[in-house]
Amino acid sequence: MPLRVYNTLSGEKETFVPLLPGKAGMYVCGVTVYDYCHIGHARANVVFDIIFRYLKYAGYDVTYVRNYTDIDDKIINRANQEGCDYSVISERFIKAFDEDMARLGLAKPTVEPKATDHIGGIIAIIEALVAKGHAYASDGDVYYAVDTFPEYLKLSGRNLEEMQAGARVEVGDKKRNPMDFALWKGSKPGEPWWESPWGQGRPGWHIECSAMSMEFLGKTFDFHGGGKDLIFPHHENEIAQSEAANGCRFVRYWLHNGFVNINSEKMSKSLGNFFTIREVLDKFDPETLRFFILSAHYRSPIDFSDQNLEEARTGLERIYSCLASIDEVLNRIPTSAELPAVECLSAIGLELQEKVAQFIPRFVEAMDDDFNTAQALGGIFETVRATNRFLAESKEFSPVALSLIAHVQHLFDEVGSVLGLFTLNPGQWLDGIKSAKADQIDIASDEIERLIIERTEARAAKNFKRGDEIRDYLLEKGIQLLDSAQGTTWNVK
RNA sequence: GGCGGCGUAGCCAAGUGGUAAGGCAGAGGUCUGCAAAACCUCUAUUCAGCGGUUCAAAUCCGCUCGCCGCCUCCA
Repeated sequence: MPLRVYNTLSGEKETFVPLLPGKAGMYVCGVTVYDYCHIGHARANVVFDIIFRYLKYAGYDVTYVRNYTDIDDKIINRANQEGCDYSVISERFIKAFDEDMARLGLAKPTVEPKATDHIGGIIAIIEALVAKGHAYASDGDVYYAVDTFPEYLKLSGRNLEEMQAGARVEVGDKKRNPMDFALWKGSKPGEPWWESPWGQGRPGWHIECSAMSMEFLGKTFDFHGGGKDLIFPHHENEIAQSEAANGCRFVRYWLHNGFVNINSEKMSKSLGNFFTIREVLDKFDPETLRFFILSAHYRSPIDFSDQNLEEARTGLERIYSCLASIDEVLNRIPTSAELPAVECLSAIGLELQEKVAQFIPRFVEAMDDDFNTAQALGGIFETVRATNRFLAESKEFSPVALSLIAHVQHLFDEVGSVLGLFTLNPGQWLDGIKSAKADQIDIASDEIERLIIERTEARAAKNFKRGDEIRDYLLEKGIQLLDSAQGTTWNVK
């Protein structure tokens, strides 16, 4: 089965045929660095991180470019507010972005260019557009003349006349057509500037992505991604710039992720209903957030709430608990031990073996279908259940059984490396969750341990009344006891 | 107003022509001194509603209702 991706340009799923066999070029619009990132940014970046990883997993030699837009009105505004140079702001939030992405466990893109390092390339494209009559200088600014590009709005499927009729577009005196957009803006006093054929100024929004993608991926490349809200005007304008300047197709497959909603409404700066990645990571661990994001298809909207995050965590705990059980068995039984010579599996063992055999094909099938991570997770859970079942019924483990569960462990590592999940030691991850929850409990862990010992002694003396008193007391405090043959452990409910 | 998307069990969520994955929550059972965890069983004759195409539709078409997004900075 070949990889199929939904292309915003055609509105259909298309089979991915790389421009160059065995290679894939991918450009994703990064952030304008003027503030901390919110969960919407987390989703976009996690989604494309997984697409990047999956393309590599599928055998492509991937060049992944994710830019920083480090010059922009919003950055300048913030610098003015704080009375500092614009670069103080951009550097601060580039650092913050890098920290956030590292905490989320994102793989580093191949290149992470900054707009301000590509002013030369930006000016070259604008000059080409002016020379070809697609752009015009006007009082220190340079604008793109949208009516010179007949295919304008082909990505968003809009109609130029109707949009102009909408009249919500600001008409600047400097523009010939209200829909024209700035390629270059003359600088006002006190603003950062670069020399250009049109005087001192700075690039408009949109042009930096045309310049940086061309620099690292060429005039035509495979994938271009971003949030749905970038379709218009940002990506539409990139197409107009790049295709008019280069005279060839810009992007072959356009990918757009859906929004993160709060109560079914888009999370956004202007609505003020956003949570920063940092705030969320104070309450939930990074893999829980990732798991939550992957539990829905990347193009669907996803509703963010504490309850949904908690549910995601419960689901992830189920998987990690299974992996911890596997570890426990594999660590308990040394390979040198004398093992039962049973060389055939029970019915449940055969069922697990079947799940194991189908595991990767099913994972690949789901991911090949427009990166359907939700479906992929379904297959993972089915394997978890089969594994739990097998572990529950097995009193002793034959070499065949041990190799089967070791195989499960290996498979989870394999898909985990694509999804960015299960990357931690299961026991450690579960301990981390436990201690994070324990912080919200008003009882110290050494007190819990003391009571467990007292209860164990009481139970050994058949004093179940005292034992149950302790258990109920702890339960009231939110502590759940788990008795097993190896002793009693505890969990925060 | 224009364009686009969505509506699947109590909740989250796959499924885009062949007879409803998975997770959470809930009920019963096995296990247990009793519990918890784990495991087993059950929980949508039906996919917003109404028509149509088809041997066959949650999936295609039309209409209606509801929700959301873009059209202005936005992941």
